[in-house]
Amino acid sequence: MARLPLYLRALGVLADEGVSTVSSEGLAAATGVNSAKLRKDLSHLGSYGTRGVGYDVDYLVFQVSRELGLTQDWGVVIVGLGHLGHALANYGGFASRGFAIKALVDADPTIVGTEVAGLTVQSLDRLEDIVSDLGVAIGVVATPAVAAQEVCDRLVTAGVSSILNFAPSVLVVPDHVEVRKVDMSIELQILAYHEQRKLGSQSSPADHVGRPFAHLARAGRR
Amino acid sequence: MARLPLYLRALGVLADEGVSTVSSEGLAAATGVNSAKLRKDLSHLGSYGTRGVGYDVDYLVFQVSRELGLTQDWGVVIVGLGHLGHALANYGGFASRGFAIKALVDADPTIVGTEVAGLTVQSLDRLEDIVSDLGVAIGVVATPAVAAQEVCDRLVTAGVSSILNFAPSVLVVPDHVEVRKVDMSIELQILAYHEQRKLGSQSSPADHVGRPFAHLARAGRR
DNA sequence: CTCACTTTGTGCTCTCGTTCACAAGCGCCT
DNA sequence: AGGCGCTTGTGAACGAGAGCACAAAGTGAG
Repeated sequence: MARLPLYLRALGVLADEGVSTVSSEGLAAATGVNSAKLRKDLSHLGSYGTRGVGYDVDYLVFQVSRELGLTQDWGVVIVGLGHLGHALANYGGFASRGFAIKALVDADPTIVGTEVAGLTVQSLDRLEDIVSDLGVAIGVVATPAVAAQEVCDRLVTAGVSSILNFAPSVLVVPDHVEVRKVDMSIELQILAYHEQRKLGSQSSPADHVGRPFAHLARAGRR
Repeated sequence: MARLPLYLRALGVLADEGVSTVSSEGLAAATGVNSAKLRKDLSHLGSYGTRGVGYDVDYLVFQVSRELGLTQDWGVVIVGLGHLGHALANYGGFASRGFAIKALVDADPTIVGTEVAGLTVQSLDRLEDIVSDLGVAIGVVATPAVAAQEVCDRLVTAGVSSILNFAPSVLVVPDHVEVRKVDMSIELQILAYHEQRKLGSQSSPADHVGRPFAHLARAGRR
């Protein structure tokens, strides 16, 4: 389930606070999830709760981590070291969850050779060697959209079986490869949509002339 | 619908290629969506297709943009200019979609006053003034987790009604405020989950001793 | 030991979104 | 002008997920 990482994060906070036991109600409140849904999620990993008491925090952290596959380390390679790649390389949330950034790769010769977050950026030419030599299972694509598919193909060919895509493009991959995408622009547009719906009841607010589509108002068929 | 931005992006690419007409099948292929689902999505905005022909690309771009509220500009403020905030401020995908980054804000005095992506970073103290003076509707939270809720509260109080949260924490907001979250660590964990399921059929691969939960293997109740 | 209280685990219902399949509509070719 | 092939729009079946509500199970006090 996609909610397990959320639970794990909340459990980590509770553990840091020294809480040893938590009820489904309490954990649900901390994660913004319905308590019945949470219990059902947890019951899918086994019966790890105690009726009348709740869940042991440390034990549940272990079980959820095991289910998610975080009890082993996963090698990660980041391709593309623009601003976003930099941010990802420096993000501490990866290492603390069992993800080891093994290599950084970029196509730009002026970036190759520089040091980022303690690693030397390597050339895109060596991508295949890096993946196979370091046993990397997960590839992070933080390139411009035009390069994303090619980088993705090469990662897959080299043996990577999971890809996290930050480029605004749809990646096509073989069935055995998992892709997840993060697109900040899409999230913002969804917010704009809801924002507009809120304003929708009011009179249409100052329709900007000069916006790119003004000329298409009704005819516009080529 | 949350898929409209995806369609819009694909339509933009088609328009750039000079394609004037596209079928639901074609657009579905470009976005990785079922064609019936796509047609149903588009039919919710009205009958903008022509049977036997397809959809006029430019006209559909306009209609989708209007539905999403992208025919007007939205003011955005980014709070927190660590690596991620930098990346967001420099990301071109925002401005091209009608999102105008109006201000950058940080709490760190050593960052305040520096220039990022053509804007001068301002002090967190001035957050309320900035939001009301510049008419900002959308706030982006790119702070550490501990600061996220407080920043969020202040944004809401100042009048922001949509929040995009990059911090790894659950934000609680009043009902009229929309929150969307982006958590890269969670995405990676989901990949790890699937990765493990693939390996699951094989014999358990070298269970690392020394991982933080090894001691909890079975007893571990406090 | 028993009883009252708490909290888990789960059967059932209901709602929402997805998908199939096809009728209606449009353009092109003859 | 008429028919043929293509594509949209949508009714209907299907399936997955969410939430309610309750039985089962454990704790602790008397």
